[in-house]
Amino acid sequence: MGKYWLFKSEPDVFSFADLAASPGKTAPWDGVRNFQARNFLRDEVKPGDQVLFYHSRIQPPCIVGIAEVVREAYPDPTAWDPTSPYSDSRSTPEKPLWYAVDVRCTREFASPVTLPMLKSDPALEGLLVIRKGMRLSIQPVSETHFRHILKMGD
DNA sequence: GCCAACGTTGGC
DNA sequence: GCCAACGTTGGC
Repeated sequence: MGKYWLFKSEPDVFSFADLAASPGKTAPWDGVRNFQARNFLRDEVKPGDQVLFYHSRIQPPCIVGIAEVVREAYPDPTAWDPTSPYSDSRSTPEKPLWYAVDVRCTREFASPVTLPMLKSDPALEGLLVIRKGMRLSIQPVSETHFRHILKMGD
């Protein structure tokens, strides 16, 4: 049974359009440098899982489309790339600390589902992203919430 | 650009 | 192993 997630990205860094323009509409989800998010990526995010693509640090923050996980977790090579902004010398190919997955863009929403929309919808009570101070960049989403947000976007 | 909230680091 | 200081996230 596939799971559902919300992945956050600052569109200035990597946007949904960037994913759509990638070869095969597929790109690595790398640069995750938070342990809780890492644990989700490494242990629970699996191929076939559905992902809400969330744009943060824009006005308004919003979910812009859907992606699908197409490759399970593998050691994040940006960690040992000294030219990468995500470089972290504690992680090595022999003892990886950070992980990435690959995701493929599947569908852009007809209209983005904004954070105010998410917050004002009683059906989305408990959705993590609307919680004050919630900074986690990889968040589990219930199937009910996922289906509801899908309807809002189409 | 500000700053509250949070996660991580490192001195003790 | 506590916790103050620091760095980062992300809504506003």
